[in-house]
Amino acid sequence: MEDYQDHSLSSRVFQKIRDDIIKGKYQEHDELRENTIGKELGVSRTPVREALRQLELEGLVSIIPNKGAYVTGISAKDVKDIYAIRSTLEGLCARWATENITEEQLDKLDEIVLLSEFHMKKEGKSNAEQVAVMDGRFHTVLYEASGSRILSRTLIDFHKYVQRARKSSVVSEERARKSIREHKQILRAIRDKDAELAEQLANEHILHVIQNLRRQGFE
Amino acid sequence: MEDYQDHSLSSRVFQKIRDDIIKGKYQEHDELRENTIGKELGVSRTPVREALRQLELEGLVSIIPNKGAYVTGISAKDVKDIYAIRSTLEGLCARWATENITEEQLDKLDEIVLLSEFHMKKEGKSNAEQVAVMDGRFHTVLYEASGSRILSRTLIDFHKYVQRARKSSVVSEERARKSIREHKQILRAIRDKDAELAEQLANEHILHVIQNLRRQGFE
DNA sequence: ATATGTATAAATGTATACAATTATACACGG
DNA sequence: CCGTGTATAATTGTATACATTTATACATAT
Repeated sequence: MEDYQDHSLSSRVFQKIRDDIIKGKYQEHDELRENTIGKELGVSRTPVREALRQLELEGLVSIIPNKGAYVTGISAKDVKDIYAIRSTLEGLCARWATENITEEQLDKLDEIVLLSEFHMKKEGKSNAEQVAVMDGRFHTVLYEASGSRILSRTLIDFHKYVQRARKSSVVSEERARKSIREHKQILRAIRDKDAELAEQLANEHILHVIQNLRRQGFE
Repeated sequence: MEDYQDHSLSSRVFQKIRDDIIKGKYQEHDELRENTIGKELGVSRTPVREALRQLELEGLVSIIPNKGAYVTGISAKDVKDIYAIRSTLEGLCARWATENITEEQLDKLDEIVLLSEFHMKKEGKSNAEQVAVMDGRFHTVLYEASGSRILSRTLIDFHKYVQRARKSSVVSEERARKSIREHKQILRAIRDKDAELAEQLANEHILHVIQNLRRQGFE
């Protein structure tokens, strides 16, 4: 089963199905049969069942008792809603991060910004992918730095959820460049211990992402 | 197994364990053994396992592979964080609800407010309980009315999460009275299609709850 | 031709059996 | 007395078997 080598069989199956949904192998309303998937991955039904049950609580799969497990659709509205929610919570997160961030975390953020700019310059085809990865990491570190496992978990969940739809959304080079600049501004505000500004910038950052989505007719 | 008569064995076990955690039968760091619980409820390990896995994603249980399932603690800080998050999201919810609410939902809210006041007057011992239930219902209807399954799910999750801690927090009669008044104000703003006001009132409503928690030395 | 009913197949739900991992008890050597 | 090592028990992880529910196919009746 490729390189899903961590943890138990169940969690490997979980990740595998998850990826297959995100990558589009399984699409909305597809039925996920325990036996079929089990045979495909060379495991019994048990770990597959557990994986499906967990995917349900993640919102990726919807289980109808005694019938089956189906891939849940994620609508454009869902994505829009998530960004609207994030546009308030990212600010809260930045504010808290300002109060709780450690030196190591600040360094890590510096490093991520640096790498982002590096990948940006390369202009390659996969650079967009790399920049997106860096964007994800930047926010993840910020989530951790908030010192709130509740807020962190919430925002990470949203991120995972949106990831599925994001494959269809192309980020323009201009937007990517601005995004990195915004990250730098947020980071600066946090360094300066200006919680108010950090909050405002982080919220605006997400609003800009929304505008970018709109620009591509995403709603 | 009492009255958990819906759905499958798994979901009944899920709800049962969930209640037992909320009611305090299982406490923080308690180990939940599959065999023990299974025998207690007269079912095999399989449904118990599934229940535990789902409880993990709900955040009530933490599973360490090959070791066991443990009741997750919910700290005072967690509760504080949730209210801080809610104090931004409830506003967003009220705003959206203003735009999407149906007549039936408005009626339902009227009814809930009415019942709240009824229970309030009774002054009984269980009235506090009833008022709390009504509070929960009021917010739940508002969540639905937002027309966003994402926001709704998020807020409901928070509510469930906090529920555990709330059993320890006593709501003063004065606060309960004010809370109902605030509900009425929010409802009025929504009826008047004043989204801005509804948002502000809903956010303040949660801030008042936080103040009330502080007053009882909750942090 | 459509609808209904029944038999069969296939899927999920649950229980049990076995494997792998971890905890516990106790002996032994320092 | 303390630490280490090993045997045993207990617990979780996975596979399989059985039960129940749902889907499919086909025959029959209207």
